[in-house]
Parts: sequence; C-alpha cells; structure tokens
Amino acid sequence: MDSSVTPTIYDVARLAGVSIASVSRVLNGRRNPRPETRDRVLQAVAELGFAPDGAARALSVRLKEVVGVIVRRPSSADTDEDMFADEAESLQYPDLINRGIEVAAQSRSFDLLIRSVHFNDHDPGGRTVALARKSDGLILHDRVLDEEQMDRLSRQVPIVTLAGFATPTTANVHGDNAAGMRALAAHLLCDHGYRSLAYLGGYADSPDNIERCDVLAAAVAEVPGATLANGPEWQGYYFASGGAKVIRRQIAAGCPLPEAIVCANDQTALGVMSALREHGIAVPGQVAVTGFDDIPMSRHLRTSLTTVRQPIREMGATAFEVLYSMISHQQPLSRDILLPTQLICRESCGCRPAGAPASTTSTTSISAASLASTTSGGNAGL
Amino acid sequence: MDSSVTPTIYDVARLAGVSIASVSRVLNGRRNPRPETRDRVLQAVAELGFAPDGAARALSVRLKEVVGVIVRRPSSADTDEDMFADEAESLQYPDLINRGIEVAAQSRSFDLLIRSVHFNDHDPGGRTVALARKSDGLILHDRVLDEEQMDRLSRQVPIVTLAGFATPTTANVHGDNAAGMRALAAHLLCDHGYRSLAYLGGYADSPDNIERCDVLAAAVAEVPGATLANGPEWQGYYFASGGAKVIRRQIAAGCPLPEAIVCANDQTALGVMSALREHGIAVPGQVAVTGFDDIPMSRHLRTSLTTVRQPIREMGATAFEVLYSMISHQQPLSRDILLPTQLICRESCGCRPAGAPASTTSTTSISAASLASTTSGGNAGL
DNA sequence: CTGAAAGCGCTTACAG
DNA sequence: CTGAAAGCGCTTACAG
Repeated sequence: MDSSVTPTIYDVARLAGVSIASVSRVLNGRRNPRPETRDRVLQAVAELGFAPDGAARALSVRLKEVVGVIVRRPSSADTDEDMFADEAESLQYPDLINRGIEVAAQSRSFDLLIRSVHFNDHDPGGRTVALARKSDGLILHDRVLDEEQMDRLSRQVPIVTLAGFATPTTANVHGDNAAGMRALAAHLLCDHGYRSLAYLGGYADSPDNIERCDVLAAAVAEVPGATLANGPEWQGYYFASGGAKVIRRQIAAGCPLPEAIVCANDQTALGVMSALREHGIAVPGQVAVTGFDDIPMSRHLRTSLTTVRQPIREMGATAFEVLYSMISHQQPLSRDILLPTQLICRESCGCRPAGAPASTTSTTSISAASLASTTSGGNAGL
Repeated sequence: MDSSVTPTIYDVARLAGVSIASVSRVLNGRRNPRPETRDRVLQAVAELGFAPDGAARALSVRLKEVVGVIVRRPSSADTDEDMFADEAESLQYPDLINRGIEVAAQSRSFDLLIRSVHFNDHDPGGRTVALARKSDGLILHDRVLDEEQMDRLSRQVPIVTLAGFATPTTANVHGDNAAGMRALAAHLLCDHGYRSLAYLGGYADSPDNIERCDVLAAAVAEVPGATLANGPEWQGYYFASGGAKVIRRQIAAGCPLPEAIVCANDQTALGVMSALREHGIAVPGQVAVTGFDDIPMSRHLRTSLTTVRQPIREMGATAFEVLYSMISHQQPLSRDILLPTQLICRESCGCRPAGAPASTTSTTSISAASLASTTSGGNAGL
C-alpha cells in the first residue's frame, strides 16, 4: 500500500491478482472477461481509485481525445489605455464558439485545449505546433497562420478554420457574411435611406472582415449618391476599445461623422456607441450604428443593437464535427461549410424601440428586398 | 521520405545521421552538443517539420504542461424556456477567470484543458477524474465535487478551488465576499436607507453564494426595522435566466417586491432588471438592484449596475500560480488566498446617473462607514 | 560529446 | 478467457 502515489495499472493488476492486460480489458470493455476476473479488477480499481493516465493511453492508442483551439485576441498593450481594458478580455464571440465546440466535443469525450495568440503575432508557428502536438486536431479562430504555415501544419494534424475559406488540406466553417451584410446594407440604405456610411473594420487580415467590407462596399456602390468611408482611419480590431478609439480620433480631428456606422462586429459597435455617447452624440438620432454576430449582450445595451445574427454555437459545434470526421479519417461531408445568418433589427439603426423592424422609408422596401437575399429577422430587443 | 505521416524522432535521427538521444538533446538544450551535430539535427528537424509528440513527452518527463479547468454551468434545460437561452451560455465571469489562468499558464508553457459540468450534476466524479488524468493539476470553479471526491482526487493530482475554503489537501483562491458584501449592505441600508431587501441567490451549494447571503443577512439584522427575503423562492443559479424567473414568479404570485434586490452576481442582476423592465417597474426608481463581480458588461447596461468588483483575472492567475507551485512540489505560499473586493456604485442602486456615489441619505454615511470595512469605489459608469 | 538501452504507463495483437 | 511481450514516441541515466 504505497499511499499518496498515483496507482498505475500494475498496482491494480497486483491487487486483483491478474495481468495488466486483463485490467485493461475490463476497463475498456474489450473481449468478455470472466465475471470473477471482472469483479476482482473492478474492486481493485475502486479500492485504489485508479484511473488510466491520459498520456500513456494517448501514446498507446494514438488518440488524445483533445481538440486544440486557438483564439486570437488583443493584448493589453492594445487596450489598456482606456476603460475597455477589461472589456477587451471578455471574448464573447470566441467564447461562445468555444462553448459550441465543447458541447460537440463532450459527446465524443474530447476536451478543449485552449490557447490564445495576439492578433498581431504573425509568427505563432512555434506555439501553435506545440499545441497541435498536444491535440488530435486543431480549430483555428480566424486566420492565425499564414498559408504556408497552414499547409505545413495541416500535414501533421487535421485543421478546421473558422473564417475564410478551405484550403486543399484544411476545412472551414463560417457564417454567411455576404447574405447577412447584404440584408443589413439594404436595410440601412433603402429602409432607412442613409447615404453616408462608414465601415469600422476588424482585424485587417481577417477574412470575415474583408468579406463584410467588400459586400457593404458593393451594396453602397449600387445606390446613387451613397458613400462609404473605410480607410485606415476606420480600422479597429473587433473589440470595443478599437471602435471607441476610431470614433474619438474622428471627432478630435474634426471629421464629420457619417449617418450610419457599420461595425465589423458587435463588440466594436459597443465601443462606438459608448464613444459617441461620451461626446453627446445620440444613437440612432444623430448616427446609426450596427454590429455583426448578435452576441447575447447586444440586446441589453442602453441602445439595443441592430446586427446580423450568426449561429455562433452551431458554428463551433460544426467545426468540431468536421474536425472529428477528419481525425477519424473519414471524408468530411464538405470541406467548406456555410451557415445562415439573419438580420436582427433593434434600436441602434433607427428602428422604433419597442416595435417591429419598422422601415423609416417603407416605400423602398421593394428595393431592399431586391438587394437582400436574407430574410429580415424580427425584433429581438427588450 | 514517407510523406504525409507525422515524423518521429527516429526519422529526424536517421536523416541527421545521429542517435535519437542526440536529437532529443539538441531540441531540449541538454548538455553541449557539438556544433556540427547540432546543425545537422536542426536541419533535419526543419526539413521534416518535426515537433515532439506531447503524449510521448509527457509520459517520459511526467509532466503534461496542461492544467485542467472545470467550469460549472447551467444546461440548456434550465434556460431554454426563455430569451436567455444564449445568454446563459455566455459565462462572462468564468471566462474571465479562465483568461487569467491562461495568462499565467502561458508563461510556464502550460495550456488550459477545459470542461464544463452541469451545476446540478452531483456525480461529476468520473468525468472529472478523466480530465485530471489528462492534466498535471486541476482548477475547479466553485464547488463541483463533494468533500469526499475532493479528498480522493486531491491525492492523485494537485487541486486549487475558486470558492469556499482550502481543505487539508487542496488550496483555495477567492475574493473577499465578506468585505464586499458588507460595504454593499451598508451602502443600501445606510446611504440609501432601504429597509426591505431580498437576496437573489446563486447555486445553493456555492460557498460564495452562502457567504454573501450570510453577510448580508447579518448586516440587515443589525439595522432595526430592516428585513431580508431569501427563501427558496429567491433561488437563482448565477445566470440571467434564473434571476428573471424569480422576479416573474414573484410578480405572478402577487408578492410585493422589496425596495432593493441584492443579486448573487452581475449576471443574475441582468436578468432581474430585464424582468422588472418587462413589467414596467423602474430600476432604481421603484426597485434598486445590485450585482456582484463587476463583469465588464455591467457598466454598459441600460441602467448601469452597482456591484462589488472582484479582481477576476487576478483570481485566475493566482489560482494557476498556486497550482503550479503544488505541481512543482513546492509548498504554496499559502493554501488559502483572499483577494480584495471593492464596491462600485453606479445607477442601479439609486445613485445619480452621472455623478459621484451620491448618498440619498448622506447623513447616515457615518453608520455606513461603521458597517463597512471596504472602501467605497468611485463611479465607473458611462 | 554521443549512443545503446531502459523506462514512462498504457493497449493490443499473439499464443496458449 | 488470459498472460507475456511488443510497441506507442519520447527522455535520461549509464557507459564509453
């Protein structure tokens, strides 16, 4: 009885008076052990409180039952200059995705091994590889590796990304940015009649960000007289602090604000509304603001946020399922999976507080429909 | 050149023309390999894209560089009946703690292996043990295991809890609930002069919940004429949906609401305020509401939330550091670590929207000071 | 400085 | 049905 030391399978075997092979078999339900053998093993296991070591098991069966997840986030250096220092650390969208991954993973008895990298770190190769070698497969939020790194790494371990596009060796899951943004653009341009817009971006190299911006720009270009500001001075990084910073600079520089600010995601919109409020600018009275994602808190903001809902947890769960099929050497159903998005109209775009997604210019709703291919969602605000 | 298969250390050794021991040494910086050996190994490593397998390494060095983290959360069964279905999945407080753990873990090249268990699951033993055997140590949010399970498990792997108290074999890190709640109680009872209060609880078995409730009850008992409702009808589970449910039931039952509702945490307060608003009850006009934690979104709510701030990320980071010292077989500095909390006055308690923490009954501020031992924080609202 | 060998704790053909 | 043995991919005394 060597106490206080973690028992191994040898200890169990000795106590039960059988071989380690038998212990392993009853524990894993292989073959059909004799009832007596079974009982003695189980008894010994209970007595010793034995549980097999994960590393040893993983080495033996070549499966760790671990999925590596890499999240991109700003470091405090990017955010600690203002009140959003903490806010920036609350990754509502990524955390919800991870929850989706976890739910799916649990049903296969996988756990999530999580690591974050700074969004500006363009050499996360080493750390990512290390994470990969502790896992059976990798899910990457956004574009954390460049194409060559992806290619190298994907040769060693299955990879699913949550952004952009599949590569010959990796799969991808993403929300329908195009449809969602088209619906949003139509709502702002046609239903509300806004003509001067701005796009407040996320990470510059993020595929989601690029696509949302491009689709918005295209929609604006179709409307005579409509303009879109989206230069480097409108560059954020998906967090409230980034959005707030842009607005403060615009105001400090004396630049006129557009009628509507389309933000790359909800968290950016939060910062934008906050900065506008600081300066006594009414939302949506003077400037309309919209987000993307529909994270849960968006409906609880002082001015509830109009946004494009993504099926966040489903995206995570789907990513895991695709990864799992790759780990199991099955061909995934598809290597590029698109999930639907939905426009959610609340207050911040100028729709009525309590009401339905009222168009301020309802006569243009036909052209709105012609621009948008996604169904306009109902009002989910408080 | 067997392509598309993950190279092992043998492949590297063969390619470099050295033994696997040499490869291991140059990769781990052991001894002083000859420059030529070193170069050839490094070259082979680069050529093959070799990285050592985590399980094999862990088995050999008896260290996985993984910290297991177990989070308690409601399942959708508890929440999907209302609008907070998603909200409940956004674990702002636990996620922020995990971020703190991660920051500290990265500096030791540990990663976080995360799993959540349903808060009502009183036999998470099996799954927890499995997680433990994939890790070098465990950090448990709240009380997820009973005392016997803790005792058994802590014999196999170091455990740090984030709630309650240290046991003879485990360490604990927690915020100063008592001081925080005393300050809050004094503020409500003395500064604002509220006399009928209610405590809307978290998980019934959560040590934090119990302590907050007890301290509040004691403070109320010291004020003549003050009453506290906190029976089973005021039982939530730390999430918005739980808080909202309680309020709706109270109203449906025709029960009069108290002057102030002290919630077990911020997320509960969010649900409470939302439910009150549904019924046209003004916060803080008709009912004051307070939270606990100061999660980032609390300042962005329609009615910004008065709460007790906990050093959330520091708690996570501290938990890791303590765990790490246990993993390294050093005696931890202390097995029970208390971190300070701070009262943050915003709007929801009845303080003025923009202003300082104005006392509505400023003449009682002396008795407030006598009741509270924590410094009252400034206004951090928008 | 370097290599051959043992060992980390499991699982699983392979015999019996 | 069960046991002895090989093997998973590393690291690290131990010799040389």
